[in-house]
Amino acid sequence: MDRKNVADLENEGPGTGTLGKAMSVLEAVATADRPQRFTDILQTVRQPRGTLHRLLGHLVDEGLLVQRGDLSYEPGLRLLKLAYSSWSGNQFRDVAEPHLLNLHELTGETVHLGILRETEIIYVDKVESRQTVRMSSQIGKASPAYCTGIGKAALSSLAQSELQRIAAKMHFIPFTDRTHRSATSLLAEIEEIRREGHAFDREEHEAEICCVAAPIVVPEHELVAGISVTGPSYRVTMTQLAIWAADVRNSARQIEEEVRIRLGPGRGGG
Amino acid sequence: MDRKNVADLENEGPGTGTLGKAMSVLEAVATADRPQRFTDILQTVRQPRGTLHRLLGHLVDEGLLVQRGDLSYEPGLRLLKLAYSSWSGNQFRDVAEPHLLNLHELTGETVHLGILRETEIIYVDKVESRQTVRMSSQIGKASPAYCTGIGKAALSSLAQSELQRIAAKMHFIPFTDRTHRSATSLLAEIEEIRREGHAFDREEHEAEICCVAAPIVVPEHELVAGISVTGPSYRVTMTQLAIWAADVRNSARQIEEEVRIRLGPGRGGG
DNA sequence: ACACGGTGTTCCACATATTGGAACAACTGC
DNA sequence: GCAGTTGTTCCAATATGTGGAACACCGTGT
Repeated sequence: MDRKNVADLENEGPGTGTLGKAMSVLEAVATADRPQRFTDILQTVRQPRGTLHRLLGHLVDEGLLVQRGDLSYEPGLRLLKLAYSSWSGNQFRDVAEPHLLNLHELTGETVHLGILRETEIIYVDKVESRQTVRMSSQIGKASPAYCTGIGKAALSSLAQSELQRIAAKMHFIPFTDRTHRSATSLLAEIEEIRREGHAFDREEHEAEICCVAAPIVVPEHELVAGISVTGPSYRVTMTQLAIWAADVRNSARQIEEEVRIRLGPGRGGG
Repeated sequence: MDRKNVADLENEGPGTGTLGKAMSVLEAVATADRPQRFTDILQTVRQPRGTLHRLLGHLVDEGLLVQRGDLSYEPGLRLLKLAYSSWSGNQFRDVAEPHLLNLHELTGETVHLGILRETEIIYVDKVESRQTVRMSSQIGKASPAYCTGIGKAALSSLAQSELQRIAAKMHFIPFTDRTHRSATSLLAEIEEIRREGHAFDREEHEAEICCVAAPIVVPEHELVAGISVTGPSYRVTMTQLAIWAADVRNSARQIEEEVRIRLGPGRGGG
């Protein structure tokens, strides 16, 4: 068990030998919102010039980066293709999907599926509200756990020690005036969420947006996730959310069960 | 110019030193439709046991793979997160987006944006048909160029020599009875597409599904892409598609122009 | 109990890919 | 032309990865 804990180095770690350096370069380019030139990357990733240069060459060879005419680097398409493969082959997502659709049919609002990864929630699937314009596949998007319904729901299902370890690592950013500002207030709400079995997001991450979420736990897969119904507060009242809460919990429980059956304890098969 | 051509090794190449091996392992796991055990991977990727074992360790350390309780490996969430970063920061997609929405408003059908990468089209954005049920973000999905509207449109904008080079690499799989079965028949149609300025998919990739597409070319970025309007043939007739063709060409031209303006020849900025 | 075929894991002498400082080139503005 | 960028190349030192072989483990069948 000398495997480094990924999340410990989450934000720019030295990395695992050659591969680690390559990944941190890749991340630097992918995270940037504009094509990066050699010098830009040099400043982000602290590596000797020669080293970085060769590394970039390799990344281009692999199709992970593309070098444009003006010598700047952009993420290549291989990354997208690779992510699609892993996404579409994800069994958990596959099992959960019909339940998301169900919930969407029932509520008419947007339904999210997200997985907890240390302090953040990563969205892995989404069914849009009927009224939505933008397709905005925010699949792969990461949001803080402390201010999202799925995040808080997922956190509530952790053992207290684990919860505290993770809470200690959070940086509380006040997105709105209802966002939790400290671990103390978050932990207090978690207590309540544990009793109720579901969590609300009362415009804590984004103004005018609220949701109700329930945790999904599959110990056999060390998986802590959540499912939620989200809507604009002018249309979706807290009363309405409270009514939907039971349905959300229900879907979550069904997903848990089906995951256990289909990816059962024995062989993992689909 | 001793940079290897990515596509030449597209299907399982030895790869660029260490990084190449790591990527081929990652791809093996991501492509598989079920969790892969050590031995499974060993057979896919031809590497010595010791080497592979260490490599898997590194990939897990980096969060690119996750090892489950039964020792099998799955793609990790970092890949998805990374892909989202690169996708949402993609300037070409960003510029094209409103035009996709326009086209969707106009037609009511599904609109796709795809980029040509050697013999295949990789979808980078999508606006769904109003009637669609499934969210199915097929972003990142790769389809053969020879049997898709976007693919053929994109191919038609290549120089003849380049077109022939790529056509020679294709493997013609007869998805339906209307699918091109040889480079000869494909190239013949390409001639026609060049004259018209748009391409049709007449149920060539999937039965009951057809589309009309136009090429998008941005030489400054070495980018060959396409945009399309797709629908089920019972609802979207060829006559209808022919009418929409002008709109699709129009959108394509607007995107080309806007890309040139916004990502202009000088500095690449957003 | 024992041998067996199959897993995944560890070890270590060897080879090589990576390292990173420094020199080089190309372009830019003064 | 000179100073200040930028990106690129070179190469001896060495850290890193290599891969064959031995190891430990776990069920199975005899």
